[in-house]
Amino acid sequence: MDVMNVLEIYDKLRAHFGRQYWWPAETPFEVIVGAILTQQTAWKNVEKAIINLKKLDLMTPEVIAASNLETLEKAVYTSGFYRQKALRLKKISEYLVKNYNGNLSRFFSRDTMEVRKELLGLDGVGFETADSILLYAGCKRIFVIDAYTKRMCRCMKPGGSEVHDGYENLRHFFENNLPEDIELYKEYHALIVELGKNYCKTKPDCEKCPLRRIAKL
DNA sequence: ACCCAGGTGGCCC
DNA sequence: GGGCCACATGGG
Repeated sequence: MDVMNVLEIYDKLRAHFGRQYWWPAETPFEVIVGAILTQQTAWKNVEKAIINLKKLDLMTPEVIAASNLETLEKAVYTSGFYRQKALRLKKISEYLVKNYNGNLSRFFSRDTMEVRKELLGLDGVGFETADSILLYAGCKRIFVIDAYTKRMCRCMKPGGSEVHDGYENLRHFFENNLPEDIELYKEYHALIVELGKNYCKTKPDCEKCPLRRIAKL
């Protein structure tokens, strides 16, 4: 099989799955909330939690920072890990209020890597969550790597067989081999997740991985 | 009765 | 730097 590059894989996925319209959120802060809640959790369960939060008017840093922890826990209950997640949302909200007056535009309007470092310092924010927030809430040109992306790369070996491992290596690989197009970054990550949801329940055995079939369409 | 889901942090070596 | 484990609900 010919070596496929990352852009070719994108085109195949885009043609197969169509447009994904990520991230479904009304505000940048809602992206942050969703990014925490969706960790190791199906989005369907997160949606319920987000509806609860909105019903309680708990969708700004100010109100979450000032809210009662038990109320928050009940609201996000369906998203799993609800105690951790409630606490983390509260701590992140307090941080944003304290340092940026709850103003997300102010938070994002600095050097991207500076913002990234700051995000990574927050409890409950690792690489993937930080980068999702940068891309989808801050509109920064950062490629998000998740478990599906790693699996896809093991399978398809984009760019040849120099296998890419480790989060930062993989991120740089994608960023160095794609057009500098933020909308494409958003769509690509969404498509990879869609691919994983629909076709990659199997173990990552490369030879018979369904990913290959999609890619050849 | 399992397995997985749009991960992270703490601990161990 | 990698390999485990807890965190927890909901759907297949």
